[in-house]
Amino acid sequence: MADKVTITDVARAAGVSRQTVSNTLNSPEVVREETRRHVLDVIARLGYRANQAARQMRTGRSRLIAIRIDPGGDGINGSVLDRFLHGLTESAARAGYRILLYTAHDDRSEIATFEDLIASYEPDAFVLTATHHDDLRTSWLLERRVPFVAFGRPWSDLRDHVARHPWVDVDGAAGTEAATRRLLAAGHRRVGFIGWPPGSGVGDDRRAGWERTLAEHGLRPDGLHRAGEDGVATGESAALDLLDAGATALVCASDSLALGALNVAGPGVAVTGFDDTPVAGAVGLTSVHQPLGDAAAACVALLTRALDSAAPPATHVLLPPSLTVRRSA
Amino acid sequence: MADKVTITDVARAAGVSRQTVSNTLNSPEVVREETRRHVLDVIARLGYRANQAARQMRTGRSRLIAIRIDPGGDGINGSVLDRFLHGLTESAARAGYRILLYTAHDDRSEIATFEDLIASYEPDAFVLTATHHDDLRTSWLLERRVPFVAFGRPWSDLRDHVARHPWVDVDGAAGTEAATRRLLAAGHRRVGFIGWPPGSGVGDDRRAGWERTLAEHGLRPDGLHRAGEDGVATGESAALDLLDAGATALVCASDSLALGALNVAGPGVAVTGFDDTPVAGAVGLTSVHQPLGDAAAACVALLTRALDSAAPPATHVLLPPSLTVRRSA
DNA sequence: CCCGGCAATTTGAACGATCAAATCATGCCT
DNA sequence: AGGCATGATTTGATCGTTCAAATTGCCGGG
Repeated sequence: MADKVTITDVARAAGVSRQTVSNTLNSPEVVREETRRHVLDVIARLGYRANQAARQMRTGRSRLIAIRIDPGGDGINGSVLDRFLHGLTESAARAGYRILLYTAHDDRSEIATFEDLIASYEPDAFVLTATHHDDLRTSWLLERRVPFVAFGRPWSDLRDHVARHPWVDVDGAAGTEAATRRLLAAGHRRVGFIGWPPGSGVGDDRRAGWERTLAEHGLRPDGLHRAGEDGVATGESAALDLLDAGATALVCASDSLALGALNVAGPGVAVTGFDDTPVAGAVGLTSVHQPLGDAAAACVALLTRALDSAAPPATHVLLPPSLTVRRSA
Repeated sequence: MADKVTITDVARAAGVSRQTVSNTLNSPEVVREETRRHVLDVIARLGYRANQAARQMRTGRSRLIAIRIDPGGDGINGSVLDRFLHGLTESAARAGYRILLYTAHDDRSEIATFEDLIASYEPDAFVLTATHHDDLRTSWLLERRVPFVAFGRPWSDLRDHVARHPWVDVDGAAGTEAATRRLLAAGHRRVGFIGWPPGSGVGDDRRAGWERTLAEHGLRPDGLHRAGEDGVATGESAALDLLDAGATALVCASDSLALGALNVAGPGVAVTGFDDTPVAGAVGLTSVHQPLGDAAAACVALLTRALDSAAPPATHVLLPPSLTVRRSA
């Protein structure tokens, strides 16, 4: 490792004081134009970079954003977080932040990790994923005034929380609406929906998009809806069931379910999935695509805004998904 | 955020000096048993945790391990890195380290990121993924004596590099060997292989396992091998080709290829994939499973050993994969 | 000619931890 | 009883940066 270049080295080489070098970088407006240029020259020549630990000690800012990484996931949907994480790392880097990972099994252990991280690494903010009903994490963070943004709407206490903390989400209902609309436009009249048991915010939202679109077209959803645990098996059985009930097209809450449906559906049956995972591309499944890169960028934007201004206005961003059309529908 | 507890707070509360508190944590053997217990008590009571930035300034150790995160990936295999990353985060945490992410487009920009990170965050080590022929990164890191471990063997200059830096890898040849063996045991005699164009270390390795297993059984590989870019399309065309050539079973270098093969193969044809991605589980594809959690743990083990001892002995770990058997073979 | 005011720059202190060296306490040996 | 090794604890210095206050240089006005 090359010897590190400190701010004192730069100061000496440029014939100015430490503070002037610091000012050139952090408050350029107070430094005389000529000096500023000279110092920047020397900085470039020596390849100086401010040491983060030292800066952090003085300013209290680590320029670190922490996020939990989940195990590969139940399956097909695993890669969603992966893509989000990549986008987050890129957007954060552009804003001068780095991403720190941690794991946790449940809310409780995640909160323990919060305490640990905050005391030792002092991340400037957290990004929460997989928010759910009665999320202990959000209230814990809010109480302690730790900056954070949730990727996923707060599903409980909507009235209270909607304005309490920043969040970014993809409009699932709009996604299933687009899918349903497309099927109706293709002439289908009995469009079924395969989802998850009621109670999960995300699942209910996706179902709502399908249901309201049917309603808009004067169609009734009765008997065209099945639910079960996420997975190919559920998709298969639910699809068989719905086809029996006369469905000619199926909107699914996930690619896993859609893949199952695809397995048992004849060639005439249209199937759409959700998440546009790699599998969808592989098997030619039309699927709702989430703009994960944009979502990540929005998260970083909200965080930097909150970190820069003293009074962080809780804001939210709801992004529209798009429909990636393939052979299946 | 609760007021932070510093080592001085603990010292005051315990009626000892800063250094004694520091010693209780870092060199317990020099502290009298009674004092040690008392101090630990106070530490627990106040919830003290050493501030990482301050420690880093003095010791030069950040307890950070940096790794690149790739974009979701070309497709189905994307989740491999995801699972590895999760394992890495867990193993690292157990060893007292955290994972820092970064992105890069190519070797050159990754090296630029090395410089940036080393100067600012000072990660203690790097984990390299997707090592390839003539990898610029390894030589750069070796020259500067930056500790790192590669997940993936160094494919170029094997003689030189094999002992030059630590690496962890999964024995791809052993994986295809197991798959091939199983097919032969089931009575197949014409077992084909679908892989990638020669030149990629990983691909050549996987093919070698298939080829040597045929040889062991006195069978010739001639005409039973096809190659192309990774993807479902390649899998389909190559499979059609090989079935024409009389193959009754197919070993594939990836799940993407295998999925393609599965699309065109009749029910009697056995197909095996590689990586055991979620898709494999979803479509019932027998696939070679990489022990990614173990690989991650091995990486952390090698790194901590290198970081703890002054003379880092370059070591390597080659892990055996397992075969996850499903309907397809 | 001196002084106030302002812009530009420098100096000293501090963040919280650990290292290295100094101090204090204790018991043992001669 | 005094010296000395050994163990336990404390003190001072330091890592690299930024904040806050002090200093310097310069100009114009009274």
